[in-house]
Amino acid sequence: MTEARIRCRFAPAPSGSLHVGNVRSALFSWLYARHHDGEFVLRFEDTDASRVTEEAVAGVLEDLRWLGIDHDEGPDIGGPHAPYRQSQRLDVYRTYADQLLSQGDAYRCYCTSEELDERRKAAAAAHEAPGYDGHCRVLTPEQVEAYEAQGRESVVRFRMPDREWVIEDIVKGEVRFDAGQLRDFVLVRSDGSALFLLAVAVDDMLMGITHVVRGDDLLASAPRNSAVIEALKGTPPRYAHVPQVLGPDRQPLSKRHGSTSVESFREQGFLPEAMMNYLALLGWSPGDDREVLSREQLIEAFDLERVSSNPAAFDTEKLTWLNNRYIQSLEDDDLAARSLHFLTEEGLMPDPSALHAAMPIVKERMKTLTEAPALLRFLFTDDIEPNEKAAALIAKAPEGYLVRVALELEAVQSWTVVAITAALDALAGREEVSRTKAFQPVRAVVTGSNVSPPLPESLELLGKARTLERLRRAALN
RNA sequence: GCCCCCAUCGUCUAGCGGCCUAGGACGCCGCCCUUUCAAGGCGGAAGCACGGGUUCGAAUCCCGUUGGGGGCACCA
Repeated sequence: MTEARIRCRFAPAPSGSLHVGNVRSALFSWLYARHHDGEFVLRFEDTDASRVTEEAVAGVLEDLRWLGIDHDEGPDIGGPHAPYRQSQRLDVYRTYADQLLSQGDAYRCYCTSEELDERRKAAAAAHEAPGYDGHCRVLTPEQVEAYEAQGRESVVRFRMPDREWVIEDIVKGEVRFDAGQLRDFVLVRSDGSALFLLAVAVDDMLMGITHVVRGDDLLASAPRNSAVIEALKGTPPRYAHVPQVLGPDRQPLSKRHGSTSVESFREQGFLPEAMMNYLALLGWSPGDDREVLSREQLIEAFDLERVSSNPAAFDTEKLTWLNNRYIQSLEDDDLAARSLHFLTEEGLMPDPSALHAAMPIVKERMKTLTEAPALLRFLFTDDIEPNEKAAALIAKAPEGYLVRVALELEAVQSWTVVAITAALDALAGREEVSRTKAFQPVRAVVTGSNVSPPLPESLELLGKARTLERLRRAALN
């Protein structure tokens, strides 16, 4: 007995950088495919060609690439079921629409949108189930002729079998739709172009998709998708409808919540590893107490059965925590390479080896890569202007203290953390002040801030000459 | 209005009838470490929406209520 290979897909409408809710659906779909050693297909649902731009298409591709969600077939790499853009498959849909029409599973509907609107309102007023009322379901040849003679345009409408539909959803369980609840819907616009409901069904069938993982806002279209595929003599896929991702206000994530696109998280200095790990944990858990899981571990542990059926709120705090964990675990050269972009953005031009050397003292305090400039600025520019708190610390320092620090440090022979610490401590002892009091003014002068990486380590990296230069210049003021 | 989905600490979750005086994580609070900030260690506060059943026994099963959310397009 040969179980067919699992094939999952992600089929976004390319309308900009993906938002985290969409990406999570993609991630679950991808994880499921990878876990089962199946295939993952990327397809663009761009039948609404009006608003689709090439930039949006490129953006989606880039988001997925960045996250490490790779596909086996797709618009950019082709595959046995190409093309993978619905806008390029219009003739395919037309063929199947014709088949449905000739089989009697679809019919031409001549109702105008005004007429539909009116009847919908009437139905609502009468407390009846909404949806198409079946007006054109059984038109006599004479009626059809009359409509055609009037020059009315027509759409192709699917004849939804009037029976109960049951979806065995992997995350929602058994979902029933009573007979009469699902009405006839439009497959082809009056201009001849296919609609989502036709395109999805045809594509999922033709592309051999076995499992559809998507947002639960599409739950009600599952029986419609299945009905079309059945009418076409295909086998409907299994469905897994994952709940929406909510914002902090527990409303479904939307533009209203500001920057929720993958691109914006990337710009905010989040690592793709952290992003993937966090998203996977949103609505799913491995069942044990693990929280930090690598891509491989996620693939190994993932199971759609364990996806929660209740909506989850996006929590940037936890993402940030995870991000720091991943930053801490990066190799120095890797962290340096990833930080570089954010440093140059701030006009800093770090020397590669100096940057590499600085990683150990910043990695455990860097929550996001965007914090790299603030943490490392003092190393890569000599244009240091003390901030307000630093200025206050300098002002509070004992008379002539900075000069004495400079003298003390000038005497240090080997410029190492140990020697620097010893010198600073010796001075503190003579001045009879705590380390805090002794270190803070120096920190303020050298880094321009009251907060910085450990002082001796910072001074070692800065070098003796630059350290003394800063102390002396400050002492003059 | 009609249909569907959902309901465990503030948040993400474990729990699939007895192991639960409900476990973990983020966040929060306290202590320790400590040159600042972090990181790290230790400890703490914090939850089964409500009401009925079923059962010897319910966070777990059933029904209802309430509260959220979604769908009902010639959008996807």
